[in-house]
Formats: sequence, C-alpha cells, structure tokens
Amino acid sequence: MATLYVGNLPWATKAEDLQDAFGQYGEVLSSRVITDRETGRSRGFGFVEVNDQDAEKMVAALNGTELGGRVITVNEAKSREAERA
DNA sequence: GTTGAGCGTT
Repeated sequence: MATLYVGNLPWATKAEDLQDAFGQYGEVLSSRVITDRETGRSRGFGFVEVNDQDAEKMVAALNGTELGGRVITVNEAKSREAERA
C-alpha cells in the first residue's frame, strides 16, 4: 500500500472526488481531503491510499492533470506513520 | 460569501 499526496486542489474537492478520479486508474483503498482544523474548510489538498503497484501509475496518470477545474499535483506522500515495512 | 504553498488524523 502507498499513500499519494494530492495538492493544488480546488476548495470544492472532496474525498469522493479523489476516490473517483484515482479509481479510474487503479484500486483506491482510501481517500481523504484535508480540511481546516478550525474552520472545516478544505485546505486544498488531500491524500489517497492505493496499492503500491497502482500508485506509480496513478501519479503518472493524474499528476499535472486537471481535477475539478484546476491542475493538481500528485506525488507519493510522506507518510505520517511508517508504511514502508 | 474570502485564500493558493504545501504533506493529514485517530
């Protein structure tokens, strides 16, 4: 499993939007859009958990592409917890 | 009702 960082998202982007977008290129295990702690508004970026074999394909397929009307950034995220067994 | 570089939460 690998975690993907998705940045430069529109304010209206939701976790299901990432799940739908990434689900087109592979199996998305989990998706989350980071929202502001105090205001609850989207910070404009999120994370998507996918299979490691699909992660590289999704980054190549969705990095620099358009999502919700804005060009997004997709990279392998720095996991808060160690996923690299 | 706004904003725009970045790496989250139990």
